[in-house]
Amino acid sequence: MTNIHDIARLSGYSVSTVSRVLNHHNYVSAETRQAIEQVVKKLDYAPNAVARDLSRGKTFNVGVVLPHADHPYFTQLVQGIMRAAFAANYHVVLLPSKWDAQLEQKYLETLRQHAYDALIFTSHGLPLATLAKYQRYGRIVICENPHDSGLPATYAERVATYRTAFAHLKKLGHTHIGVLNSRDLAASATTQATVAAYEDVFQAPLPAKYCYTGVNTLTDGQTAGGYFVARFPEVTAVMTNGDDIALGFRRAYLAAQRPLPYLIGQEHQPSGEALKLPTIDHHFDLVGVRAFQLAIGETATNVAIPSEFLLN
Amino acid sequence: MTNIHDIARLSGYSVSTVSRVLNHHNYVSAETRQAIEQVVKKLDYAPNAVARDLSRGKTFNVGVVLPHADHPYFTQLVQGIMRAAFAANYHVVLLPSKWDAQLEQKYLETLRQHAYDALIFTSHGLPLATLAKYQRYGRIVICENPHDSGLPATYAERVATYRTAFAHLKKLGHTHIGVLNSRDLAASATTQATVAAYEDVFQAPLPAKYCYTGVNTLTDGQTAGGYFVARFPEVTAVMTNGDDIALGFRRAYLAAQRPLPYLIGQEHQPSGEALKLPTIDHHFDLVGVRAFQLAIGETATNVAIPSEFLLN
DNA sequence: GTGAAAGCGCTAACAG
DNA sequence: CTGTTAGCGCTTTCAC
Repeated sequence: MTNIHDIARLSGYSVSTVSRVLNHHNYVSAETRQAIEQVVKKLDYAPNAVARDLSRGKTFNVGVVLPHADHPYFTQLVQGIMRAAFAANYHVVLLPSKWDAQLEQKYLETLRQHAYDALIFTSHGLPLATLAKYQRYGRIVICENPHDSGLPATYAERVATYRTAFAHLKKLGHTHIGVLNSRDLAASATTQATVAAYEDVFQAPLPAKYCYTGVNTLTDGQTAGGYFVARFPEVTAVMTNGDDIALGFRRAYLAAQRPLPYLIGQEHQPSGEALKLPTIDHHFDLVGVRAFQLAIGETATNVAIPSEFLLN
Repeated sequence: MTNIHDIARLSGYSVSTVSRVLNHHNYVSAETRQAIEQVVKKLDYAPNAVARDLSRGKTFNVGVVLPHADHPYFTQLVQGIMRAAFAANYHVVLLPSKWDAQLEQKYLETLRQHAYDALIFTSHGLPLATLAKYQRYGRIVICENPHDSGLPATYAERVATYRTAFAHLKKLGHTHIGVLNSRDLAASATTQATVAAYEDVFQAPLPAKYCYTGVNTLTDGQTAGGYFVARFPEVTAVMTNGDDIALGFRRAYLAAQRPLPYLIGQEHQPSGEALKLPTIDHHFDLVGVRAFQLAIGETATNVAIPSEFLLN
């Protein structure tokens, strides 16, 4: 492995001068530069990125913690993060978590070890308070309402849009409504937002049995559909947590040859359009862009991105 | 910033002993270990990951070059890569390229600078010969047939399945068939595979006007649909390069109130199921897994993953 | 303009 | 079982 000292020795100049021409720093005489560049080329030399990072005390890496990569929430978010990171010459490292607290803790530790300049949690299993503690080791951004955690955050402004959606259902005369979510009420801010919006609109608690969680994929949606079709014929509308998921949900009703409930999707996916489902577009790519900006920026301002309810 | 020397000094032991404790290496007496761990805890010390990488001459990072993140080919591939990388304790760094040769060159240079242990090209703008040259700086894996480039590769075995699909169209009596692809015939191995399969089955060249390229998104599909609906009423079937894209294509015909051609999708997406479209599942996640294994493995064996034609 | 030297923080061969 | 020491390869301050 050839290094900067070799270049220095062979060119007859010092390492610092070599470093300067490598980094286009300060003034270096034209001939010195040429001589050095010649040796660089001859030895096929390339500076070592890790050594550089070490010396500079900065990696230009941001870690993105994500539960799984196959949900549109995450792909859209990652997309936005990548776009912004690219523009700022940062690199994006994907950190799969499955909401596993131990894993998340491990990622926090790697931040502490300066493997990344910042960490973005697209979602999290660990309590916010725990994340907050690690802020002293590097910037940590979350993608949900930070409440009083003090963490920098961007997130889709969900409640208002959920209200619009539920109001739509109410206007259509639906009174028994199912709700599908990814995680338990206790664990998930999104689930909480959905339920809160429901209760705002209907001025009544959402029956627990209508609040079905653990749904992440199309297949999960189908399972959920099986649950509802077998148990709750009175449910005439369902707020699903994804167009693809709504598609799965629908499958179960088709299989059972029962009339379809009125379905609302989310994420504005092609499958939703195909079925002409009303949906919610949360503009997660934008959330991603802002999340990244918070990750490297100085400002700690929180940003809520408005989402929209769409009748396909 | 507290470092390993501080720990050594304060604990009264040497850096190497501290290092051993930190890495659970060799034998260290229980009391020594305890004493050191105490100091570590007291100073809230964490070893620096970059320094460690430098010292070890290895980063455990693999870079994944991808044209864009919003196509199922790439999301599925990345998914597989992540799964395998996670299992092997590697990190995945996403490198957006848009098939830009200069950018790709830059990524090759970063490999040369030892920023990554390996690079996976999910697709590429640069000629394979150029990629091949950089192999001396680290492992480079491609996700298409390597032909005589000598590059390690995994890829979906497309031609056979495309043949099956075209044979299906032939059996249905279609004679004028459109084909949608992402990139030019000259640039893309996938496009070449599609055309080759067509010609195998129909024993005739695919008319150039029926070979439409530049299609990556649903919206592109719609544009393509507009092109075909306005120009080629004789086309009764179209081989699209994605279920979502087929959906976009379909839009144009619906808007024009013209009878829909028979559409074949790809990637086995929910939208395809919603429309009951025949589709091709290339099992890209598996391709991703194997690509990663090639990236860190010793074997240079190429692996073709069979794909399947599905009648939804 | 250029160079010497002190870091950056850790690992591992070697010696005891 | 523990310590010494020589790297890993680059950046940057401070002199001249």
